[in-house]
Amino acid sequence: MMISTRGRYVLRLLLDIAENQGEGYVSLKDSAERQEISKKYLEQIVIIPDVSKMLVSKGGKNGGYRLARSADEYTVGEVIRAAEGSLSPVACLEMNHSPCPRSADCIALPVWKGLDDVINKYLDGMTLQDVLDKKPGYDGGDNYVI
Amino acid sequence: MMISTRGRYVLRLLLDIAENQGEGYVSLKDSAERQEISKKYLEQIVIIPDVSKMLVSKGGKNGGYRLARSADEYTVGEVIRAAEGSLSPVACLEMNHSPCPRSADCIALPVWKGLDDVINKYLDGMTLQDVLDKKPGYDGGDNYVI
DNA sequence: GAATAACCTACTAATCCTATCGGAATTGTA
DNA sequence: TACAATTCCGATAGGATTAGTAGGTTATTC
Repeated sequence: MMISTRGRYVLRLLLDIAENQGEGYVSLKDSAERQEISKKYLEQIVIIPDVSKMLVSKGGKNGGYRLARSADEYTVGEVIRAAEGSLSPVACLEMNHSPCPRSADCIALPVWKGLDDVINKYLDGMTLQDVLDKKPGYDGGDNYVI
Repeated sequence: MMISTRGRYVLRLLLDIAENQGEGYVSLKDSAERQEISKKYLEQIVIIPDVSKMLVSKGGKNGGYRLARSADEYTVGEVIRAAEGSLSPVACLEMNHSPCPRSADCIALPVWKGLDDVINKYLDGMTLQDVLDKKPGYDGGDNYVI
């Protein structure tokens, strides 16, 4: 499993904020209740640096979060990457991974590179707005019909 | 990261066996040396039930493993699934996972289903023989050229 | 019968996941 | 000014998983 609760929750959170922000802010308390996610855990996810950059926060009464940009300016891929750090399906493709000495003649490596490519193309090919609009195509095109 | 060393090693092992079996058997000792993987760890991977079904073993001198079928009869997807148990990118799509009560109105679910579909289509669209032949297309088509 | 190899059981250090807990700082309202 | 709601921050923790290591037993073959 590549995408943990951090990635799943952050996507649901941002979609929830997008749906509910209107002209104001959405509190984690409200989002947590609607999405049935621990508010305390969401607090922890939201302060991940790359995640917090995608949001504008405001403390105090009527405070909360809203999207820094509009929903069609975030791809699903960038949202999940922000929370997870990496979407690589294998360790040897991760940024921080020490370069594998066998990579030059590793016969399996192109398989992983291709997989990585397919995953990123899929997730970066859809925006938050597409998901909110339930645009077809974001599940491969066959299963979901508007 | 979705595919751990179990999945990565088992793919390399089966490719190594396919390349070296000829008319005989390939010992784990030889594979482990060629692939620079701990033999003891490979022993443990090879006894995973679904993995061992893909191989024929023979003890004693000149013993080892060979593929139960020919290399073009195994998709990469089925090999990795055998070692990993599941290729689901998220927990809520896994077989053994208790059904999520929110699945009916989870706005994110189609995203995961589509991702799962894309991943499985890619990995099941290529056989061990394709990888040995370095057929193009198994990395998305753009990066690898024969 | 000696060597080779698969087979089996147990253990472990490190890391990650999925939170929980308690409080401090900030902001708007009565 | 007091209060309530909210973000912000740091610590802790049980459980699972990962990636092996270690040591021994059994079966087969030359």
